[in-house]
Amino acid sequence: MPRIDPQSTFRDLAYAALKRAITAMDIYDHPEEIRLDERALSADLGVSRTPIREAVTLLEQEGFVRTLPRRGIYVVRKTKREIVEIITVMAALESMAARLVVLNAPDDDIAELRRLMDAFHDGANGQKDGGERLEEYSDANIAFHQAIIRMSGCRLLAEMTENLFIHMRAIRKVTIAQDNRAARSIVDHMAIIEALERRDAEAAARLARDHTLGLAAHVERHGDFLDPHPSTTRGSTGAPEMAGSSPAMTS
Amino acid sequence: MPRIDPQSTFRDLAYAALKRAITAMDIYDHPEEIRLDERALSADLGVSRTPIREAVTLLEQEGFVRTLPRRGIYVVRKTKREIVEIITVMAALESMAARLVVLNAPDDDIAELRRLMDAFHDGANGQKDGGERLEEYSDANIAFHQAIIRMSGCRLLAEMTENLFIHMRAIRKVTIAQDNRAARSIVDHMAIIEALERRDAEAAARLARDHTLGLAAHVERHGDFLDPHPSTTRGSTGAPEMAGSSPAMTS
DNA sequence: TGCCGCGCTCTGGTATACCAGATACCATGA
DNA sequence: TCATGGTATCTGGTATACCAGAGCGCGGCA
Repeated sequence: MPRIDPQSTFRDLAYAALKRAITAMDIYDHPEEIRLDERALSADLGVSRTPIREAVTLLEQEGFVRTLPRRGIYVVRKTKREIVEIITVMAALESMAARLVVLNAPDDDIAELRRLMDAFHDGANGQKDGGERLEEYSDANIAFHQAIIRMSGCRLLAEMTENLFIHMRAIRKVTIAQDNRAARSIVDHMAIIEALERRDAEAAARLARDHTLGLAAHVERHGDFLDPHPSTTRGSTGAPEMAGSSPAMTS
Repeated sequence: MPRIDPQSTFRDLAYAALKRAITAMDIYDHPEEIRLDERALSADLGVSRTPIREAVTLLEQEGFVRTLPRRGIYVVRKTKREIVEIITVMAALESMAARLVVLNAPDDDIAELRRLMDAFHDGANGQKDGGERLEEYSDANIAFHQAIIRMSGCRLLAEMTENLFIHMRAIRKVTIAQDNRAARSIVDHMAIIEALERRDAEAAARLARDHTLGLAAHVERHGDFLDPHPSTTRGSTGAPEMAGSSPAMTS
């Protein structure tokens, strides 16, 4: 018997639905503030406000949303600085993941990784136009990074990068087309794979780290468009002060 | 004017109270399962169940608590494996923090760090008994690690390590007395400080990483006591299956 | 005609009532 | 005496009603 599990609370359903919606909407194209309404969501999803509220509470803690008491719930648009920090943390975690892959992953998995990249190479050569190739590469790129995390065998690493990936994906679309980053990225990935195959932990860790830090530096230089355009929102009324980050920051 | 902030919702109060309580209780001494009751908490804190539930929802997402529908809310005791993973992730983040300190922190901050360690040295030499010194060192140790995170200037790093520190602190008490780890730890810390002072990013990153990975290896070898004792809970009735970790783990 | 102030309404925060599944206990019969 | 099943009760999940602060608009007054 497959042991059915009743893990499907309305709260989790609402959480999944909202997160999917937020992930899908390209926040960084959307100029104006995106606001959520508890009662509207409640009506749309056909459940009461209670599970909606708990789902929103979770999303807020994850930093996808910010709720201002008696004002509204707003989808958060990360600032350039925050995105650079996200990528930096990502670099730290991926570096450790690469190290763990060297130490723990079987050769088969690493070989699979190379196959992943080669498959993309073969499939994407020539016959497609630039935009389509880049779109496809963006996915392959994320897949590569996620594969390394998964192969590390460290669940916590997977868990902690899960939300970071969502933000990475959102901005990857806009960064990948710039500055010939796709081509550079492939070179870096290949170098990482080679280090993994050589079972060179230090090299793999360093290459993985520097590869992602390269993206961080790129965003640092060319990501000014991420910070709020003063033009789109009228005057200074745009976003109500997004001063504090999501959690308490009590340190 | 100090800009009074109405950020004090009952939810946040309840969250803070519960987190403080969980942090305070030494989970790994407490043999039996610790269970929370929404209605009891509601009565104790003098608020309704709603904010309690939202606070519990947050704690669950952070992995401090696990709620089984219609069964109860249980304080989570991390397994050895999970703790090793926590320390591993910690190593990754601290390594990056050390790197950022080299690149960004002013000399004054780094000097402050050395003063922190020296002060402990001077204060703790000789006149105190072992237990007291270890207790004191445990705090100084955490302070050192937190200082590096803070000096990195990366808010996200501080945010992501905040909860990890709570778990680290909980088990540090039991690991620090073993195997002369305190003395070794001081040596490592000094080496890290020297690398920071030399502005040697690679060395600082590597030393910080390996220092914390050393703790991970130590727990891996000697941390079997962390996994549930079959003796304390009668038979197999102890904890209802803690199979999945807190978040969805959808990767 | 323009500015000020009162109040309506909208929104998130909180309290509470009710639902259903899980458990434990007890009565019953083999 | 012990297995069994039914029921009381306890617990988290959900729905809903109410509260108070923030915004906004309308009307009166200068």
